[in-house]
Amino acid sequence: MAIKRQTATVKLLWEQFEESRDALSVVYLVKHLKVAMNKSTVYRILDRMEESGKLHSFIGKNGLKWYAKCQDCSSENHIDIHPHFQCNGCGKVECLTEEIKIPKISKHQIQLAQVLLLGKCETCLN
Amino acid sequence: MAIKRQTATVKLLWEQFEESRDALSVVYLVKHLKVAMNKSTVYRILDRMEESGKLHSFIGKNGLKWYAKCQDCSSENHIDIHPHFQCNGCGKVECLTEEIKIPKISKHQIQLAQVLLLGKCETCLN
DNA sequence: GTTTATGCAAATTCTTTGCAATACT
DNA sequence: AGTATTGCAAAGAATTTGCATAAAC
Repeated sequence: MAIKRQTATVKLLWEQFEESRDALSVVYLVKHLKVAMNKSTVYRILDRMEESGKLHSFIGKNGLKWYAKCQDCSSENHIDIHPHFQCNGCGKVECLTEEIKIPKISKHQIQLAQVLLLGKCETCLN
Repeated sequence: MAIKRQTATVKLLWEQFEESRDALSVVYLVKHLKVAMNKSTVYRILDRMEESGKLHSFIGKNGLKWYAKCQDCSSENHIDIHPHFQCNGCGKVECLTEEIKIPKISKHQIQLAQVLLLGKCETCLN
């Protein structure tokens, strides 16, 4: 179900995504939010924001789910072909803007492509 | 730790990967093997095969971990830039041979790229 | 005979669900 | 008032770990 009511928790969570270009996980959010928030609630709100087309999600390196603000996506047409970067050192996840070309795969009908680049971020390189 | 002893379980598991081009998950293996096998054992053997450079792993659509036989990888230099395909219908995962071009990302040092294509396989299309 | 590998049970981690209480509009 | 949303506790699912036993070399 999509977002229908602007509750305090919905507003607070949305601010987190507006404030950073990084992707955020439920685990990160419940740990770092100033206001204590129930984890089930966070799971449900992020799901609804995704359904509403305000966030997109993807799976990071240890199977953890990450959400990020959609920059250039409309709710009908998600452009999820931009790559995501995750640092092998600190685990931080970032949306990149570079375009990825997906080759035509003969036998299958492709609906979505997820590209995850793993490496070291600037901070962890030093 | 890498594989050191050729036990019966190690041989049986390796056969599974030799017999199919598809990627396999622990969940799938413990459910479908003819011989009952402890799941912790399977987790540990697949980990060791990966360390030995015989398998590579990646995360599928629901955060589930998949393993597949390395075709053109050497143990020092994994070519994991080939895409993986997962069917949104039946969940089946396949290694594709098409090459993917990864764009240069200015600020980060990229060590590995994972490309997951989601769609419908031939069977599930009909 | 040493060392690696296995099986079992329990613990961890992430995510989902049921249901009664609460807050929007 | 009526319905969406929340909190809590419990359930699920995948993966990891500790430890005693068994199997490989």
